[in-house]
Amino acid sequence: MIKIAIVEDNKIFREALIQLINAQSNMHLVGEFASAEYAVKEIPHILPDIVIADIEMNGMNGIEMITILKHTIPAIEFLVCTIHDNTDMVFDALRAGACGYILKDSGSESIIKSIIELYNGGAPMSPFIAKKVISEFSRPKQNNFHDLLTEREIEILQYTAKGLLNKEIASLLFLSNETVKSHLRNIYVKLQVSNKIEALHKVGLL
Amino acid sequence: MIKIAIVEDNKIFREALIQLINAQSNMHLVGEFASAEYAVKEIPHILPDIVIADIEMNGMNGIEMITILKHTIPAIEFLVCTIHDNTDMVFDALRAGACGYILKDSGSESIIKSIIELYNGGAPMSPFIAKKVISEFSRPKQNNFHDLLTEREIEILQYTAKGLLNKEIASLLFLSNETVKSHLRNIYVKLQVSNKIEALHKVGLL
DNA sequence: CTAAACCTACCCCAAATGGGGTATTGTTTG
DNA sequence: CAAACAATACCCCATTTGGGGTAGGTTTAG
Repeated sequence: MIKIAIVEDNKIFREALIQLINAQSNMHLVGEFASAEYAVKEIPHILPDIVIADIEMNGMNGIEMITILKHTIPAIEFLVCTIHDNTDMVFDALRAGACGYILKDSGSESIIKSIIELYNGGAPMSPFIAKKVISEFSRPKQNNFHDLLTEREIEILQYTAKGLLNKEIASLLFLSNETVKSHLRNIYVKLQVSNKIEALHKVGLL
Repeated sequence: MIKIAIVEDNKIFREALIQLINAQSNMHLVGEFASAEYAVKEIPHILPDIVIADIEMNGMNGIEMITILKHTIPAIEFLVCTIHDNTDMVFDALRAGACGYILKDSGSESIIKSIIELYNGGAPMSPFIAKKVISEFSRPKQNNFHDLLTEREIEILQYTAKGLLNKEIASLLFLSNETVKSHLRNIYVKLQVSNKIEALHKVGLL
């Protein structure tokens, strides 16, 4: 039995969600709130497994609410359900601690599936949202430093980024630490910097 | 009609995938490769819509292959299909340009669904992978270091993260560079590290 | 009021890093 | 083939950093 709470200021959508949840044999609605303020006060007492949350609400918005509640009771999982697919909003919600993010135009079936996936430790997202999230990883890829630095130099920079000392890198790669130093000096010249941290900045490893 | 290529060195799994694809009325298998090297050579000529790729292969691995092919033909979408759920591997694949990442223990139905989702601009992921990806966003927020480090220490770490030398930080903050050093030493003790880069790692500034 | 924490700043010394060379060995390429 | 580049490795020396102490002044909490 999955204990669910709903925070949604739009009455029509809230009622629809309530009906949907009540129709499920393996779910139990333990709370429904029309404002984030009210939810923040009450949810710590009713301890739902999952909170379905809108973001755009009068007064406190859903992001702030999730931030507060996630901090108070980390075990609660949040499924954001909103009409907004704005990039900033998506990432703000995820940073706040939401693990699922679906759009309101998803069908009932898809909402139920998302709840179950979230309950089972997954991270349900509408395809469009998922794509946004994934793209965030490949985005800062187009660093041109692959043309500028040699393979070996990149390799050494990567170990440097992990916090290894020159001599540690040297023994990892079976080199003299003087060699590692030489590579680093060449890197500095190419990137026009003068220490490790600056170099890591330039290549986006920092 | 979705044009699909398969890169998979395990013969049994490759054959199974081929059968699965061939059974779909809306998909067309345009290539199957047992090594990444071969795939890198041929795929630019056959131009599939989607490449289903293994990662762990003899010789060139899937990450390198995706990096090369994505660079050559950005329009091709990659669906990584592997037994590995290792965190580094997941993020390496996403950075390389993969948009889907599913585990081999997903059912046939789920693989077909993933292909279609990918073709429609989504980013299909196994629930466990999706959770990893999402967690990456909420991770580097309020770590505990605000409780551990003082305001001044955080301030100095932030300047350190920008690549400034101790003495540069010192003159910025109108301090002796010995004072900056003292703060850094205290930081190192608290974070249990022994140099700047490691410290930046611990607090998520790297 | 006292203790604790924080910020400041100095001492000494060792280790690590940065900056300047040079040199040998391959490999690639015009 | 010669030139250019890459990777390796050594030299010297200055600067920076890390690790150990100590210590005075201020603010905060018990």
